Amino acid sequence: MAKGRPQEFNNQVALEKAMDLFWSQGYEATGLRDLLKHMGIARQSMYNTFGDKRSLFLKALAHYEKTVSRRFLAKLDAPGSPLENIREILCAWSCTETPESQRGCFLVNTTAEFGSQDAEIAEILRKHINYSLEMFAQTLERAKQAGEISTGVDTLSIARMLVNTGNGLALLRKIQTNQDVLDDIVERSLAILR
Amino acid sequence: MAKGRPQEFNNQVALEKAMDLFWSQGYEATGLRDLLKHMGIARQSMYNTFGDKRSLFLKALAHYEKTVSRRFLAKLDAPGSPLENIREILCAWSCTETPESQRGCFLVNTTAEFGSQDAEIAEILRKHINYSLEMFAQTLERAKQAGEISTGVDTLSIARMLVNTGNGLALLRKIQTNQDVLDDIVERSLAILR
DNA sequence: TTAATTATTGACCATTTGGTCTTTATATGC
DNA sequence: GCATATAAAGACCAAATGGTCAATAATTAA
Repeated sequence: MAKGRPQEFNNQVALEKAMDLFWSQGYEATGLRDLLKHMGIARQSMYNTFGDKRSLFLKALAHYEKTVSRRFLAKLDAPGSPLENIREILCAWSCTETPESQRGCFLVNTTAEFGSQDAEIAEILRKHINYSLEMFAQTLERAKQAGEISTGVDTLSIARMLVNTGNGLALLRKIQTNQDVLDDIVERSLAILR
Repeated sequence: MAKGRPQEFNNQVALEKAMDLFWSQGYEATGLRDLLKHMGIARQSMYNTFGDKRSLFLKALAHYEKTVSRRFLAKLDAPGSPLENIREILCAWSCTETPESQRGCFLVNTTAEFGSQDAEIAEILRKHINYSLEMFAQTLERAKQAGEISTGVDTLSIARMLVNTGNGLALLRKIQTNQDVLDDIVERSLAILR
């Protein structure tokens, strides 16, 4: 059994609260006091459990990558039409309906805020891009086998283009609330597969 | 003649220095002391001339939009092949050669940092997107007339796609240093016009 | 020369920043 | 009970933040 006073909060729940705020506001704009209030824990508890502000951010970003973003991309593996799965992912990225959509994608926001300045942050960003590319490329391969797209298609190349389009959508969604414009970009991007 | 002690610095030069720093670091990460040191002016001079930090940022962003970004898009109007002009713009956006490329596009970075939170900032961002769309659409129209692309092409729709691709490239360039990957995205995006 | 006006300089300010330290509370093992 | 160990709570801290103020310098109009 664990000795000492038991921890009163759940690590993952607290981390997700932190993720929410960093996602909405970015690293620099988020103060420690705001953060702790939203996490519902005391200052010392944060330092005991997560290290410091930067470590917390790193863990929040990694958590987003693993749960929110990867879990989302898993839809590509859903049974049924691979091409339709790709369309659904792109449509979700272009969706402005939810008020949530205003905050965009945490990974995209962080790319803009940090770029390659912080090595550990940049590694998470690069790994995720590579993961996204693989997922898209694999899905396109399955679309080939299913006869949905021509066998002549360069899947890696198309994957790059679609992921880049997705990143653009995650950005554009933050200031462009006209759903039609975003949908048009999705359709136009998918049109190259026909 | 102007009364009082003459100003010792040039407004535009100082503004451009401020623009440089905001462009590289973003709004929140840039402190007033850093800013003033880079601008080479005293604190009070900044407050006299530009208002406050936010006003200075607004002016720096507007200056970037007007000079850097619009001047760059003007290349679309260059004599010669409209399609080739478009390719040159996209290639420049995807260029990782200069060390400068690490800071990406000031407008894209600001979209990620502020989104629609600040009405005045958002207006600059939206206006510039619309300007870019118009420029691309017009250039595509000229490409049509020159017989470079099919007359059936929906120029506005393609313009949206290409601008979105450009935004994606400005982001990706901050963490992806492999030039081939970015070039591939450019070629793949242009391929839809063939 | 003097008054008026504007710019520069840097001291100054309250507030906020990320981070530490001390105290108290709550658990386990003996 | 008592020693030990860990967590929680909040006082505390130096440094940095954006912003103001007062003193001085440089110019023009009279």
